Amino acid sequence: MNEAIHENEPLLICLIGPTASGKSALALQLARNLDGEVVNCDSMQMVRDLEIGTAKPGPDDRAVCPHHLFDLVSVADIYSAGQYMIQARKICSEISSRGRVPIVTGGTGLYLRALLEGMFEGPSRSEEIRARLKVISEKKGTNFLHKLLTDKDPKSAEQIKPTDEVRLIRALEVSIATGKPISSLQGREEALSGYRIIKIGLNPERPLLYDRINRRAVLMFRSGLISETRQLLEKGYDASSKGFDALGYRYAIQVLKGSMDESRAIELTQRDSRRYAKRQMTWFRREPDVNWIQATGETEEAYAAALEIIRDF
RNA sequence: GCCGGGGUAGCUCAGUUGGUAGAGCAGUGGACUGAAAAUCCGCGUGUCGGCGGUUCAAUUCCGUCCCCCGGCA
Repeated sequence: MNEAIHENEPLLICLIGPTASGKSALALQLARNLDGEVVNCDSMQMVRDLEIGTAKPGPDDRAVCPHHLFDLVSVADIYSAGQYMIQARKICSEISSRGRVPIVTGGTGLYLRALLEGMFEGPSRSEEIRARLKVISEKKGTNFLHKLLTDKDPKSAEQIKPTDEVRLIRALEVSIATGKPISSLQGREEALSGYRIIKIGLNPERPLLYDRINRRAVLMFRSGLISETRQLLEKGYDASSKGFDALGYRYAIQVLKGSMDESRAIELTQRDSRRYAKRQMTWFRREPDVNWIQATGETEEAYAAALEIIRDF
């Protein structure tokens, strides 16, 4: 690769880390200092009307610099990594062409991969096919789906556990829609190019992170998560809507129905968030070329470390 | 003080008619290609409250002491 050309490429910063590690705070600091604009990479902060439970940046934060890819879909919508790839690439390119720096911030590892590494050429989800597969799964079990897949695509059947319904359905869906095994389509993804990509990861000590998660959950309930949820239900959103998968909302719904008390809801939200943070780290540990900072994002220490990483790049 | 119930994994508890023990939860490691805050898979040695006794063998039986929870005084 030619060094001179490389130097001319625009900067793209990715800020990753588990939930409650302080990504948004650090993103703002960097945006201020670098003429940056925040690009959301969090599947749940893309959902409109989900504010408290998703720890979404508020009006004050958004006044600091432009924020993109927030509030794109409704609670009832189903979004996808493929759509994210297209929208995020477009936004990043627009930001760069304005001479500013995209700061991709968020905890959804799959979306980041979609943006950076691309997706395979394949069909997007088909509700009809999936409905059919769902019926089969309910009638005959996921083991049967796995048998079907072994037939059509032995290679991916080997990689997908017979209990993993989500992935079995996707693989079968692709094979039904295209007549080709999903494994034959994968491996030719088009990675994002034309940027100098800097990945910065926040990884505070686990006990500290868990403490922050626990406190934040209490705060979310105190500051109105339940009434936010009630308003959404009153607007007519079904309790089974996809958006309510955001941590905390399912328990808030139970509190509203009277089938759970608030302290239990807080406890379970804390637990789920801790487990989520752990899963996020499992994913991000495999992410190549991440510059890790062992601190939370709003600290002076993290900010200084991030600036140094960017300067030394 | 007396009468019950109990002390076993970080927590809640099961169990061994005597052969040194296992569930759930918590925790932890991992997988992940258009639902991803989703979905899925691994991982269980701990003076079985202390000390004595009986026994080839005690967490289990006996004695004693300590602690917790009820009830009665």
